Amino acid sequence: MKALRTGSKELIKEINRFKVLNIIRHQQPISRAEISRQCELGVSTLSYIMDELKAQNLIYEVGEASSTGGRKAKLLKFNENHGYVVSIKIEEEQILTALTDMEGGILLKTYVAFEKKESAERIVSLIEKEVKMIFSEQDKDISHLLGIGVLSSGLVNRHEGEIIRSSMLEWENVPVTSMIKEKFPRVPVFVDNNINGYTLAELEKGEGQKDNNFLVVSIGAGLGLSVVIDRKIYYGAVGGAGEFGHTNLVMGGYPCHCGQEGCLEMYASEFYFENKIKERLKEDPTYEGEDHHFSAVAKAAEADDMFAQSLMKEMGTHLGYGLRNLINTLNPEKIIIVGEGVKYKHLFEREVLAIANDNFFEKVSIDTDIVFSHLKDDSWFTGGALLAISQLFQEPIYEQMKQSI
Amino acid sequence: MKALRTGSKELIKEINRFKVLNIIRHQQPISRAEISRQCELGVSTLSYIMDELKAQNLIYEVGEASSTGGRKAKLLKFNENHGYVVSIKIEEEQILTALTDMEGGILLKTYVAFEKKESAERIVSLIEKEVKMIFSEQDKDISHLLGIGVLSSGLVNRHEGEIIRSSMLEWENVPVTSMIKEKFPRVPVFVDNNINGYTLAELEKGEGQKDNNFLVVSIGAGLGLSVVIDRKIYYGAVGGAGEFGHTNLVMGGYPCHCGQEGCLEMYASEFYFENKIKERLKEDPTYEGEDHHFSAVAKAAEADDMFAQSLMKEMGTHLGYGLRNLINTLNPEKIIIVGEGVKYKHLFEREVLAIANDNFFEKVSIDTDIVFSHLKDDSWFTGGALLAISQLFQEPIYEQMKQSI
DNA sequence: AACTTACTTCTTTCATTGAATGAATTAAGT
DNA sequence: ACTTAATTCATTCAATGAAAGAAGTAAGTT
Repeated sequence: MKALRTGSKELIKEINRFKVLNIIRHQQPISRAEISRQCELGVSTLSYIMDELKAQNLIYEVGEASSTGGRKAKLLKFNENHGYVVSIKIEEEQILTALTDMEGGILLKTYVAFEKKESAERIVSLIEKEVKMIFSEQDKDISHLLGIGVLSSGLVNRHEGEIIRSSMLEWENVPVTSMIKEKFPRVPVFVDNNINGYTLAELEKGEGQKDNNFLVVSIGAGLGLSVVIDRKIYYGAVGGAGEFGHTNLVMGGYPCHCGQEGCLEMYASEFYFENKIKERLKEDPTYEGEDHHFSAVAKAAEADDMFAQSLMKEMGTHLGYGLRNLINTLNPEKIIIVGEGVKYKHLFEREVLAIANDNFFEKVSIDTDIVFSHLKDDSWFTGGALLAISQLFQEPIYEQMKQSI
Repeated sequence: MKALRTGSKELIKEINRFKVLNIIRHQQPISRAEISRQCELGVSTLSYIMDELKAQNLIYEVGEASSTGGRKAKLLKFNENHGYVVSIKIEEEQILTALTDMEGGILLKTYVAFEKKESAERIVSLIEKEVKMIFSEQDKDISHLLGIGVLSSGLVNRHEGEIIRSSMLEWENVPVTSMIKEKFPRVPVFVDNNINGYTLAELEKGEGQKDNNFLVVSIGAGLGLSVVIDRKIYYGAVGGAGEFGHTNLVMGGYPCHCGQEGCLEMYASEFYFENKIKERLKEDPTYEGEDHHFSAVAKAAEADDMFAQSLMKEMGTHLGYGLRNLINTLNPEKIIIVGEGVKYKHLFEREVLAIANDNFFEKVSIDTDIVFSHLKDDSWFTGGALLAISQLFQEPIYEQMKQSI
């Protein structure tokens, strides 16, 4: 367990620098006086802190606020161009890369394709090339690269920076962080799985801006879960948030690719369509089968295909049970639904809510918000960048690797 | 959300005092030099800190360690008699009270009976009388009472100090903390539900001493869950850890007292015995029925009653599914099973483990320990006391009510 | 309209505080 | 002679708060 750091002058200095910086980052533009009201620091102290932050190019002054009865306040802004962050998403056959500023604003997007099931070494060297190319082509100084955030599917141990297992990539126990760090020795590298990355985007720019305890559930080809506690993402024993998709929904139900039976993922994702279509093909000689992908089933449902409509609705009901169990187990304030399925929410939203809202806490008048994400597809990049950014600006109160900005 | 405190000289002082005190509490007896090695504090600083802690009667010196090649070290101990804590457990028809020292060591136990469904006011006044009586009878100074920990069943908001709902007591939204505080104005009061209290005992004295992330599941009349993350108990939106017993096991299964259907609690606790016995009474005219309590069913099973044996085993299987879902969702390092059912574990242990160990993480070679508690019944008292003690000695890094010791 | 006076708000300056620190010292052993 | 433990003391440095300075508003006076 990470122990608290011992108190010292450096500690209070760092705490206060980061605290002020985070207030500026989240409430810019803002004056010294306003900051002083929010945190218990005298304006005098703030003047010194500002001088330092300005000298480090982390903030700058922009004009003045209109007077509120006295001298006008000078406004401070976070310098989002203080450095760059690279956000990387490893998919099945391509690497998506984005260059962002220090606020997660996307400056540039690229991708490289690769053959399925490439080795980790090869992928890392592709990443290296890609990142170096971006900096040279854009004529930017790579020494201003302050962090790299990597998102991947599968089971990821973010503390160790390892991909424990990704069936998509067929990787096991790959120390991605250290492999990338070898190529960029001075740059802090962070790895996490997709859904946790997306969750960071929800935290900073989406539905989670005002909530401290919530869950993010992704629906699409599979089922993902991210747990946010006190505005921090929860990691279990090995770092994975958990494998909610592989909780049991039906005792002795459809066999799952994970080796268990009756997993929720078999009933509340694309797999359900696949399972049911197979089943019907066996039973119904007149049935010709159809594409089991979300988009195809949704299209059929929209075209009044009764079978597709029932698939969607049943999937929604199952998801509802999954969400209800999450609510009853963890009592979150809110659940945010994200992923490909969100596009087709009109086909199953009612069913999800009917079951999920009928939970234990609702019976004692405690409502749990269930909402669908409003973020755009770009948010994967934002999330990857925030993976690095949020760590870089974290108040360093725990003993650990110190990372200088 | 609780914000981090702003750095100041007082903060570093408090952090270090508590850090040192907690090292002594957990590793006593210990020398200054050894503490210096463990936390990043110079021995000189420690000398000053020790003087202060000694002056406050929080620690004392006891003899010397044997030499390790030089001057012998003076050993320091935590003064567990520095004050008293009262631990209270509210049950259906009685209040159990214990007086403990500052280590949670039980000095005295008492109980008062009351009529079922008493009002909260009446119970609180009973508590007041009881506590004052203990101090006067034992001839102890009540000003040395440093904390009160209260455990109750039901949904408890520990942050607000409220019992949101207890069906056992038929209470709703009772602000227990403030009600007790009125009677003992200077004493910090903490409320939580039973299982979280027990979990504290496991953390400090039981199976959780070396684990940072684990779950505690209680089985008995009902089903309880407590989630420990980074050695802290997790609280959801309203403060309750969650209502794991009311997650769905069987779609459209037995109706539950909570209003839902097919809740795990109906299948993996005494309720299952009750349900099955009722069912058999209807179906089987020769069957005479039996007591559905854990002890009775266990006794019958031990006397080779096949039906009772199957009840136990099936209950175990269901519990296994519940645990498997918890493992897959939260990926804990360990699950500790506590409660009345532990006494009869030989009747269902195999079934629980067979299902629970067949989880997602086990398939990628990540084992989850499943153990049965070894603590004694007394541990409720220890837990209640630790509720207060652990808060009193927490490093005060978050903005909040300051509580002086 | 120009000027004065009183008041507010924001920022900077500077001497003071106090907790940690590290070097030196003392103490007590092998 | 060498180790290890504990204490003492001058030093350091981040925060602090009082005071001064800067720059505005509001209202009355000339």
